[in-house]
Amino acid sequence: MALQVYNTLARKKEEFIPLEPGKVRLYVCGVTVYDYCHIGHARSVIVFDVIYRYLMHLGYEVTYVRNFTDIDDKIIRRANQEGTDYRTIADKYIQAFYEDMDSLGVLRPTIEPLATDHIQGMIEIIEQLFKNGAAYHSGGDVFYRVDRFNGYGKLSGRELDDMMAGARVEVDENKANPLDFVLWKGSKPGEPAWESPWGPGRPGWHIECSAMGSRYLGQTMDIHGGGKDLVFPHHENEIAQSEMAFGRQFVRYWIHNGFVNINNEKMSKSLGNFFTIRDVLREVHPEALRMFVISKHYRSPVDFSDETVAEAERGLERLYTTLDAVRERASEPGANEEFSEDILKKQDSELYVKASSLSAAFNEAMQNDFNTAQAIGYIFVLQRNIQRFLDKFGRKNLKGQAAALARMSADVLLTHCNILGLLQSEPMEFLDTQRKLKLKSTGVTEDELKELIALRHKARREKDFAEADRIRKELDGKRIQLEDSPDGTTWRVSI
RNA sequence: GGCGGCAUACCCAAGUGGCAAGGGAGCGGUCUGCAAAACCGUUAUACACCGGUUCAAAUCCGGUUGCCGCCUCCA
Repeated sequence: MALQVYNTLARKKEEFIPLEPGKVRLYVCGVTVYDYCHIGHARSVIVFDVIYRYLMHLGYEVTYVRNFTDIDDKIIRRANQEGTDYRTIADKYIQAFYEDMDSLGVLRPTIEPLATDHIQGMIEIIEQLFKNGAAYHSGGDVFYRVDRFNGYGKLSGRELDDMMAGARVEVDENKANPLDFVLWKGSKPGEPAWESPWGPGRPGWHIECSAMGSRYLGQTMDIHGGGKDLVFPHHENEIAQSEMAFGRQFVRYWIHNGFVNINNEKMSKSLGNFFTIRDVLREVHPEALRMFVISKHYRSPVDFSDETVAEAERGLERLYTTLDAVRERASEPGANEEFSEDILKKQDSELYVKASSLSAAFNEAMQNDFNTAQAIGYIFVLQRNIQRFLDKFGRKNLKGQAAALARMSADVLLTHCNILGLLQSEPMEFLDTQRKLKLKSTGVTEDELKELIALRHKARREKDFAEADRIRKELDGKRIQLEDSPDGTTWRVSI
C-alpha cells in the first residue's frame, strides 16, 4: 500500500507521489516570534514532526524547511511596548521557541530560515509580479491584484464573488479590490525598514513563504503544511503570488492540522483562552503532551482539558511500565543465546504473532493519512500481550527463550513508538520525572514522603499493619499511592 | 450573508460498503498482610434524527437538528 495523504487542494485523500523519486520537499509555516508559543503551536509542530519522522522512516530523503516570521506588525508593536527594537523581541522568542520545541523532543528541520534574511528574494518575486501585471503601487504600499489570478480561491474553495459579498471585508481606499493584499509595506518614520524599488519598507506576511520556500525547495514543492487557520488567506495568497510569479504549480500537497480547543472553542490569542507550552510543561511531561496530540487524528479538532491530558499520561505510563518490566525481568542474554522463530513462537504464539505483525498494521495505519490514533491502538494491543506474557510468570524473572521473546516484543514496541517520537526516555527516568512532576500538586515534598515510607517500612517489619495501613491511607488521601514490591516501596501520584 | 467540517458507549477515540480498533473510568476476579501496578472478565443489537440506494450502510445519497471553524492577526 502506498502513502495516502489528505490534500486540502483536492479536498480528498490522494496517493503521495513526490516530484523527485525518493525525495520529499517539505515546507511548514513556522511561528511569528512575538510571544511564547501555546499548545496550539505545539500541536502543529508535533504533527509535522511525526510526519517528518514517518517520511524518513519510509526511506525518503526529506528536506524540511520551517521558517520564522521575524518581522511583522505584532513584533513591532511588542517592541514599542517594551521599549526595545524588533530584533531583540524576535531573537528572544526564537530562543524561547527552541527551548519549548527541544523539550518536546521535536526534531530540528533541515533549514530554518528567517524572513529578514530573505528580503532580496521577496523583492525579486514582487518585481516579477509587476512584470506580470499582478502587483501595483498605491498609497506607499505594494499590493497583489487578486483578480489577475484566475485560480484565486482554489485552495480554500471559495469564489471571489462570494467573498466580496461577505460581511467582513477590510476597507482600504488604496486597494483596487478589497481582497488585494500587501506585498510590500512602506515604512513610517521610526519603523524597521529595508530598501526596495518602492522605497523603504518591510515585506507583507505572505510573500516570505513564497521566497523562502522557492529558495530552498524550488518553485514547486511536494508538501506545504500549517494550521487550518492558514488556509485562508495565508496559503491562498501564497499560491496566488507564487504561481503568478513562477508560472507553475507551487505546492503539490497541502496538509493542514486541526485546532486545539478549550471547552470546545478554538484556543487563540484573541480569545485569551490559551495555555503556553512552558506553563503546561510545568505539570505535564513533554512526552505526555506528544501522546495527547497523536492520540487523535491530526485533522480533527481536539479538546485540551485536565481529563484528556490525564488519559494521555496514563496511557504513556503504561507503555513505560511494561517496557521497564521487560528490562527488569528479562535481563540481557548470554552471548550464545539465540533462538529460532519456532522456539520463540512456542513460548506464546499470540504474542509472537502480534509482535511480528505490528509493523504491517502500524504502517497500514500511518500510510492512511498518518492515522496515528489507529497506530497507537495497535501499539496498545502489543503492550497488553507483552504484559500478559510477563504475568504468566508471576513475579519470577524470565529466562532463556521466554526472556528472548519478551525482549524481542519490547524491541518492536519501542521501535514503533520511536517513529512517533514516543518512548524516547529510559523507562525509569520517565517514570521518575513523571511522578515528581505530579508530586508538586499534592503539597507533599519528596523528603516528607521518604520519611513516611521509612516509618511504614519499620511498622511493616514489626508486623504493625495497622500503622502501615494508616500511613498508606494518609498518603492515599493526597493521591499518593504506595506500591510494595520485593525490592522495596515505590510511589506514584494518581492522575 | 458565503464557504467548510463534525455528531460513534459514562468520557476520549479509530473505523468511509460486509460480524463496531484502542485508551480512560466503573464493576467482578487473579495477585497482595492490606493495597497499588499489571493481567483476566464485563460495559454500544448499535454509530444525532428522518427518509432513500444496496443482498449488505456508522460508512453512499437527500433532508432535519445540534455544535464548531474560516471569510480579520492566528498553528
